[in-house]
Amino acid sequence: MDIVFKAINDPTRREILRFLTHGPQNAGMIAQQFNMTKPSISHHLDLLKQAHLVDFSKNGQFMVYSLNKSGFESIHAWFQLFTLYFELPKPKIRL
Amino acid sequence: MDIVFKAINDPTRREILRFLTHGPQNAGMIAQQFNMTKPSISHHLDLLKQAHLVDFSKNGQFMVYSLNKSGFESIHAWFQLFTLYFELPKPKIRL
DNA sequence: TAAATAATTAGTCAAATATTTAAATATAAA
DNA sequence: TTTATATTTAAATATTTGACTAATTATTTA
Repeated sequence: MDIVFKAINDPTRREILRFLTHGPQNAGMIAQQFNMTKPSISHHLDLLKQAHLVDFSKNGQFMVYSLNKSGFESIHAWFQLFTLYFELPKPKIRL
Repeated sequence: MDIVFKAINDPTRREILRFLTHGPQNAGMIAQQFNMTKPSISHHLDLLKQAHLVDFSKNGQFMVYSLNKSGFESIHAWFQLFTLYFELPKPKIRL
């Protein structure tokens, strides 16, 4: 669980996630979007993988990354508690 | 925006938020829930404040903390992008 | 007003994190 | 099979973070 929050804490990783909403991309294309070395991006992708926020498959020499629903579902599950809190009807005062 | 993700990255801060779903509490009561010094908790509360995840008001010598909807709304706004992505109908293959 | 209570601010330090360069691995193309 | 390309792993470094103790501020009570 902790790993998901850690993963989305970094602005570069959030940008990677946003970029992947345009569809699956290989590591090189992702790295190209950022002013950062490939090893750095590789490390960020690894963390996103650990958090199950991205998935990957190998296509020849290319690693293709895509969004993975399951990481997002764990964020949603956590968030639910607060959604309920704020949606809870406030106690009415009897006039 | 970054500050919200930073705030929810720490497990102690997430526990504080969860504790506050039981209703507003003063700083001492919050600190009491954790195996940690008051200054540490005070620091965590400060960060949650900055992220607009909690609100506070002074009641005599007590600081009363409560959940603040607006911080949660910014998380929700970010999350929305991915909700849309996963809900998007997948392109159908014509038979 | 003096002492006690509630909480924060300041300063310090160890642990965790993000980035870089260099080396290694795997696949593809010549 | 040699060379080039795509990507990851490893090692080193700088920065950020979280926790503590000590000192400070604000409020209440004796």
